[in-house]
Amino acid sequence: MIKITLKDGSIKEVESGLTVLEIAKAISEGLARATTCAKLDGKIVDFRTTVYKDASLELLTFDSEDVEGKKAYWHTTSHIMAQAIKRLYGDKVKLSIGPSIENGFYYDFDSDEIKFSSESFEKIEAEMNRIIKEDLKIERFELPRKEAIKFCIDAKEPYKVELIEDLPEDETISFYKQGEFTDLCAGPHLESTGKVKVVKLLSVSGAYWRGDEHNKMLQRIYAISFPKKSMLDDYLAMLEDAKERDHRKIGKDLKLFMTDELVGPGLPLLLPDGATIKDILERYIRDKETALGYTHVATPSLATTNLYKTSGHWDHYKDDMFPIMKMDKEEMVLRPMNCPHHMLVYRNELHSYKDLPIRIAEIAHDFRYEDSGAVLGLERVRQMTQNDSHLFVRPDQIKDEVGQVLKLIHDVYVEDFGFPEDAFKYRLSLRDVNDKVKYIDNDEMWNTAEEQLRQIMKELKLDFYEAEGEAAFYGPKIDIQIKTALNHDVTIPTCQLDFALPERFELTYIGEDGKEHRPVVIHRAILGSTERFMSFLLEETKGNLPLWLAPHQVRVLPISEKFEEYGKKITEKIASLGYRVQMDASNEKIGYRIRNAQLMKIPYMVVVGEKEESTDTISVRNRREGDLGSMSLKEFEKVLSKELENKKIDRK
RNA sequence: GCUGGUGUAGCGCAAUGGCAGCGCAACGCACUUGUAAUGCGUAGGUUGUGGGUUCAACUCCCUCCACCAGCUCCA
Repeated sequence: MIKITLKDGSIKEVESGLTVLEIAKAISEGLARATTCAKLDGKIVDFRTTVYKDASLELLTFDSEDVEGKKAYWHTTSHIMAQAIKRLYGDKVKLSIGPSIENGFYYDFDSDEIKFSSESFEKIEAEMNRIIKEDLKIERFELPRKEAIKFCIDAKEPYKVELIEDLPEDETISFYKQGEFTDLCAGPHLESTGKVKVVKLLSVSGAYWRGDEHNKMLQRIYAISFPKKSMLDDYLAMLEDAKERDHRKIGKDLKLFMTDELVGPGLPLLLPDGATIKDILERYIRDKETALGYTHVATPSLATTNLYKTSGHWDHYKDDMFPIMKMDKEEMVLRPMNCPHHMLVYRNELHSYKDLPIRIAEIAHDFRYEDSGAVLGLERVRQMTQNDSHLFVRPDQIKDEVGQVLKLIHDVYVEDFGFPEDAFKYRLSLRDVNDKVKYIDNDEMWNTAEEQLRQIMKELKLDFYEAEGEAAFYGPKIDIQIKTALNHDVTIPTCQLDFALPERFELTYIGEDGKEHRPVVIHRAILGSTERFMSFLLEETKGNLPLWLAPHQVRVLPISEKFEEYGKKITEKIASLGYRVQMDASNEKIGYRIRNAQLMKIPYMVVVGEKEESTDTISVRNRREGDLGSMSLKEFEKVLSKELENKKIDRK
């Protein structure tokens, strides 16, 4: 007999030599039925693992908390999908990989003959449901390397052969078999196909084999499954909500921005209301920076190619830049970033160690020739506005300055805007040690810089993860990653350490010893690009911008023509207080005009009619709370000014 | 850039080879309105672009463009 410690701390005695599944059944038949996979001594294992000695056991279920449990569930469903496709199309379709992802799973198929589309979904789903109904037992077996390769060759699955060949020599090679279908797989998997209840294929798209654009493009089918129909309905409702949050839809509905073929892709035109928001945001961050000792410069959006040859950007970046404008003697380019310009501003005069840190900032326009398939609304554009800054610091100031940048990011995002802290992830973006082409070849510099950033994050007790191959070519970064409504991971704020550009521009300061020293540069952006920040803001708020940012803050609605004069008087008074206010005296019923104001997400509506005019009051309606009743203009002013102070967003 | 899909009035959509339509918005008229849609009427189109097939093309084929999903990239 051996002792099994369960999650709740209780200990069960079971026979030695039972599988995890048998132990689960011995503990509770009901729990065993709900279980999707298990953690044995903290390690995810397959059900079929035999236990010979005392161990801790955690049975995972399909539950929002149990990520691993979901993974096993979805991974099994991906095998069911592959099996269904094999049944329907046989050897015409080759299998590659089919992992679980954050929401559901995908499977990549290769076929020159069969082209999947949403029209094939019904047929595939029907076959999957048949497999589920058959409740095929899922069995695991292992093969030595050579036999495993032979097995896949016999099965006419070339991608599987390649996968095995790339596995480390000592890796256990396991297969999972359900009915006539067998797939190379590390597991874990459910007990049988019948454990899966509801499946839904979501979309089909292309994906390069092994994520490499030089490889063949395979067909990827995304799908999801659940133990209950209602859970699928909830998930689909969530997808609908995400569509409602899409900043492109909000931007169109609220008339914030437009695009036109004649201007070009990735070049949105901000309409008056969108421009108002952008303007307020930029003023906000600029004032914040000024208060922290930043000085703002205004530098050109153009430069000669020599500037980028000097900075080193040319070799690393020229493919992402708009092509050269060639004149008689000059070669000009639109700038993709502001660093080189700011280096020159620093170099313009001699600096003492006492002057540092020097913080040069700019709300600058940058131009990047993004791939046509990558541009997206305001999220990925070809001309962007960066709230950029370069801090020129002494080596002994790095820690303090990076710390201050991180604090500023926290102040802006959490304290001011009130984004939930879990909306971001801190990413320490490191170089790819083996890639000496993309990253400046100077291991000592990299190791120092990377370690410094790592230490700062640890000291500030920030929860962060490290990502290799995400650094800038000149140095490591701390990126703040956010997930958009459409589930994209994007960087907004960033803080980068750079020992390379000061070298290339031969920047110096005079130290205490009277000699020349090399400053270090910290690149940082807080709102990132204003455009991307706006897209994030719109998706987080569903367009219900807080009062300070709302392009229209108040709309005055006279009940009828008779009260237009009074409405005009009220509008003028509110405008004189500095609020963005308009009157809608159009020839429509009050309900209709309120509806319009609601749809435009205007924070406050002021309704005036006979009652208000005779008592010199106004009737106030809030877009969230509805009718607030009547009050004097003075009282309304208090309501507005109080709300104006609060910059926090409302995510509902 | 790659794979697949989509493109019809300002917006959202219908019409699968045979007269290009609906709702909202716009405009006009009437109503003069009390907290999310008043009624009636009018106008609006080279069906993304260029070509082809056909007696006939929104519809079928090809080119290019844009957009959408994903991949690759990326602030």
